Amino acid sequence: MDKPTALSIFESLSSATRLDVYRLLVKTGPEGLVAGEIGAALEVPPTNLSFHLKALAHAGLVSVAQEGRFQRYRANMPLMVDLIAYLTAECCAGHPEQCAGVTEAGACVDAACGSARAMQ
Amino acid sequence: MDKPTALSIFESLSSATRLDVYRLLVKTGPEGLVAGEIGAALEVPPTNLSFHLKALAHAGLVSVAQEGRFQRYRANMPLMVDLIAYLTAECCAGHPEQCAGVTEAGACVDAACGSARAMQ
DNA sequence: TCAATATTTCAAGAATTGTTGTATCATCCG
DNA sequence: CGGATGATACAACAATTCTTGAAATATTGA
Repeated sequence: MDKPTALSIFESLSSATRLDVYRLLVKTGPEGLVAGEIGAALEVPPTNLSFHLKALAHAGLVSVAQEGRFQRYRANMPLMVDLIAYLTAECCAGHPEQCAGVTEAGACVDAACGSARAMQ
Repeated sequence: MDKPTALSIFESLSSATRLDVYRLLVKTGPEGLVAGEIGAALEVPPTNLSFHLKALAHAGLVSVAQEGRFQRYRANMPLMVDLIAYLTAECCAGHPEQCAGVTEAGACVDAACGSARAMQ
């Protein structure tokens, strides 16, 4: 993860429409949704949805797979994981002695990933 | 964490300047930095920096403490942790059986929080 | 008190991003 | 083949955000 990548992820999710799309795809899981289903669920016009899906795909937050004349989109969860690693890595790595006040970050282990880990 | 809060976090970090500021503060740790130090480190003019710091503070990503005529800023790490929990919670919580393809998310445990947890 | 310093507020213009309609491309099905 | 459908590309306009300079506020130290 480098800075431009992190920036493009944040830019992608800084729009209400795109955040809705991403969350819908996260919620849907590995089966994903085709563009039309997303548009119907969120009531976004096709042209506009295509614009936002393109941005999400370009940032790598979603993947696209063609199915006949449909385009199926899926959330790319590992990228979000990488993003967090990128943001938190410098803190404790460089100056561990300064991190006393931010150790609550350990909570992410269970809050964010607990259920996923339990399945492995 | 609700949607408007998540959105405001992403909006805050979708600017290169603000991402730089936030990362600098994360790196600096609990002691934080006063506005002038941030501006000097990143070469951002005071007026512009103030604009971006206000946005970060409004989103809750940084806290401010007045010290005489200085304003000391610190990164709010726990909020980032909450954000991840918000984004990943729906996936595995609602339909655990669909999460087979995204279990790599468990990696965040060690990648992002390993060093912080080791200190507790 | 007075000048200097640290930071913020405000207003204006510049730059970027979001939205919409029309046109286009590719695929499916009769 | 040819019409219908799903989705995207392009262009124009609207809306938002960013940047900058001048002015204001508050604090410090001589």
